[in-house]
Amino acid sequence: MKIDKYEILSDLMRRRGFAWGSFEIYGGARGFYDYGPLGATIKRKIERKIREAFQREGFFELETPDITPEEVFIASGHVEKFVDPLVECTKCHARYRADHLIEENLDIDVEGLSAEELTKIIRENGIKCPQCGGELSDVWYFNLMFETYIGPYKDKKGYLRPETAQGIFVNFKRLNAFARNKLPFGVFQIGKAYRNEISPRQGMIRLREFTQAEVEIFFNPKETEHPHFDEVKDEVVRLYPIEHQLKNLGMIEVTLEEAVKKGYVMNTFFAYYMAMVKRILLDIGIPEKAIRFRQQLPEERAHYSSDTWDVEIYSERFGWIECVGIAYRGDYDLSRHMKMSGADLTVMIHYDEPKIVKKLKVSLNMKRVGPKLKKDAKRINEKLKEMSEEELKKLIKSLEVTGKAIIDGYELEKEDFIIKEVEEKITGEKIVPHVLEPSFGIDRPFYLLLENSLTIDEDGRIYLKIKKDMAPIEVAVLPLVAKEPLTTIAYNVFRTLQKAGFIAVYDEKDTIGRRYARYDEIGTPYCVTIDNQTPEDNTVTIRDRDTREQIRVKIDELPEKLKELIFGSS
RNA sequence: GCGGUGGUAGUCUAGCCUGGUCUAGGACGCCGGCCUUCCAAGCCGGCGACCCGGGUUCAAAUCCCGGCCACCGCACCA
Repeated sequence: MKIDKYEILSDLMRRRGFAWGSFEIYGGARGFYDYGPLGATIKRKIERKIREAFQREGFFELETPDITPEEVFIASGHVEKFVDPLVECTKCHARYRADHLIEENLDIDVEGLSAEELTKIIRENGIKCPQCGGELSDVWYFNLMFETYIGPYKDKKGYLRPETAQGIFVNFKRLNAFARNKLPFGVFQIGKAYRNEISPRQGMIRLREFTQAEVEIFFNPKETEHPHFDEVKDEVVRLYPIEHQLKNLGMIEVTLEEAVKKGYVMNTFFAYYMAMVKRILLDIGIPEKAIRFRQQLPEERAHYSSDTWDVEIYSERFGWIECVGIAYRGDYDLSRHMKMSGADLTVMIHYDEPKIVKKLKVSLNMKRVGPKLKKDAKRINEKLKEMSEEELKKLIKSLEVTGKAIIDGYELEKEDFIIKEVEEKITGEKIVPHVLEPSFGIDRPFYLLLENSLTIDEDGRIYLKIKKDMAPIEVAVLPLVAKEPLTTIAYNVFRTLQKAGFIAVYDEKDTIGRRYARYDEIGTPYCVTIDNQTPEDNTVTIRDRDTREQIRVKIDELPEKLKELIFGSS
């Protein structure tokens, strides 16, 4: 019989203080999870690894509110697109996605249609409930965002953010100034996001409130070679491209260099961050064999993305689970916010050498036309300024041929204009940066780290073989028996380790074997045991969680030795 | 959301069908003590539960209804 790891793990998580369903004493609430003392520690360690990795890339951290005024999500497209059109059978009350139902029945694409239009199509084509043949209700849109109101008068609508990303986009102007107008630069935010999932399931895999670490990398779309790609080009990754999914060709293993050359991945800029994400997951302690990159099919991509690779982690229980999405968002978000807010979210790109271009400059000879046009003169002059090269040429031609031109109802003569050809020095252009977004879920990797770490020996020992530096208790200090002088010495050793920065515990209760088991179960990598020899020569033993082997070291050298064992490069 | 199954201390569970000696039993755990010199030993004492609400009944952990939560299947998963 196969042991159900999920059962053992969720029991362990509850019992030993890792994580459990929220609001237990009131019956619970679906889609919400609490992190206990050990779980919260691990979660913070995961966040820390991600934070430090991006800080090492020179990226900036940002923190913005969870509650967001609705304009932001109108601009981002979430109000319109982050929705599912639903219908309900009036007879058996089964619910369906209206768009899917229509697509199945009529084989037409109804993407982007309004609820009224979808309802009309259902009525006109007599689509009925596929279960019982009953009449269907009108279509309504269900938005997955939690709504709220800002202030006391319910006049200002807001939403709990469904992604942390928008907090970064709306701050682009300041961030760009902080980056001193130099692309590329990256900004990340670690925080909560909220989605009112229709049906959360599978433990912590689909939550209504969850933690994300989202990174927005702003770059010039003309510069898609990553300067440090060489550092990662030989990294082998497991890819599952769109074509391989459609034709059932299975996964491939290639170096990132090949992946770009063969066109699986769009460019080295994208590939570089794939490598980075993979390294972070490895650093967290996800086994390499449990990591793959799957390219999202066009129909599963979010509204803002034109290409997305999911980084999936394997779960014995749930199969491959999306844990990180690396999305190419193009200039979608910045352009939308520019339009909606009127802010200038462009970046000046300086050319290597200024370009000299000849340009026609046409303006009114104010001395002549001023008295004639009076206050309209200024307006017409502005109009000339906005004319394109082509329109100006047309105007000049008209003046040369007929001697006159009509602008805004005024007939003007050649002498009314000053026509000059000037040389203009153009030092650069304004562009809307493109965005590459690695977006980490934190809760899913947390669960998958535990699941992948849970180990059951042949002799039935159940322990958490979590990567040593990720353990929530890093070292347990144990007197072999609860007797003096061992207890006092042990307590002092424990206190020393705490002061040296370790997450340590002191424990004298129960037999030594039992205590070892207790700390193995929660993944404590080392137990330091104070035994009879300790009072004689000031040495203690360090027991390894995985091998159960012990080494003996001097107390003075203990902190250094443990640091090396737990955090040392291995 | 729909359908199925279930919900008893921190955990696993007995009891439920056939309502009443259930003051709800056990094991593990946890706390205190004794003992114990290296991998879940032993002894003594203690802690701790019928998911929530309503109904039926003289009497409900037990029967009925509703809710909540969990698991499975369907649907859903920007």
